[in-house]
Amino acid sequence: MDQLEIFKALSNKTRLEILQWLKAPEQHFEQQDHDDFEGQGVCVGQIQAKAGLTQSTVSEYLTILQRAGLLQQTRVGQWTYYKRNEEAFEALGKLIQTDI
Amino acid sequence: MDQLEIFKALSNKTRLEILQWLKAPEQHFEQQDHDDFEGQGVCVGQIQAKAGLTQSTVSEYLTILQRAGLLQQTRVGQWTYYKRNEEAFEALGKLIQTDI
DNA sequence: AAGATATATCGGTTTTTCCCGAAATCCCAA
DNA sequence: TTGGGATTTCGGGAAAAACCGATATATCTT
Repeated sequence: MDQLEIFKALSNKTRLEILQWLKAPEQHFEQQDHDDFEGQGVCVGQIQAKAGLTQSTVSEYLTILQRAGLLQQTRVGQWTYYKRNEEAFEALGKLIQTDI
Repeated sequence: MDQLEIFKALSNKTRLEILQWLKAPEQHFEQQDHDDFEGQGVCVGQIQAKAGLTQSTVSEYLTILQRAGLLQQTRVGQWTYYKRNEEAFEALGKLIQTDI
């Protein structure tokens, strides 16, 4: 758990918004045929459309959040799904109240 | 409580170290005549010496941490003392486990 | 095998952050 | 009231982050 990497990942407005959206995908995204919000999460394209940035930028942001351990990635066919890693947020909350 | 501002303040190695040092000033700094670690905290000069960066840089970093609400500032004579605002860390920990 | 769709990666430009030295401010003591 | 010590503020160069468009890769369909 690299604190600095985590805080850097959280130091961006769009990335914070993405984390918010992924807290309740059914409220923020339209479910499509291939989607399974609960099981897999949301695919890059849907997040990109909502973020209003280019595909390459959003893809990069999701990688940053994933490398920090805050998101989990699943590849299914041509889609890559991302969902929150709730354990990481739990751990981070505790870390702040004890270690930092 | 501006989340983004807080995370930006935490996105720097030296600033994270400063927060660590201020958790236990008596372990990290030498108490001097004018010092009152418990009451007021540690003055800029001592933090600067330990950080190994220039005075102006450290002063700026302390301001960033203070504006984010993570440090409290007290001016006494010619010295400015900084200490942690523990309530802010409590609140941030909770925020991460609920809001983010 | 070829085209379409979804995503990742690669260069590059703009903006922000890092960090410095110099100058300004603020306070104390002689 | 002048000088010295502590700190802040200011201007700027170097490094990192924010984006972008173009290209590459991977998968599905036909």
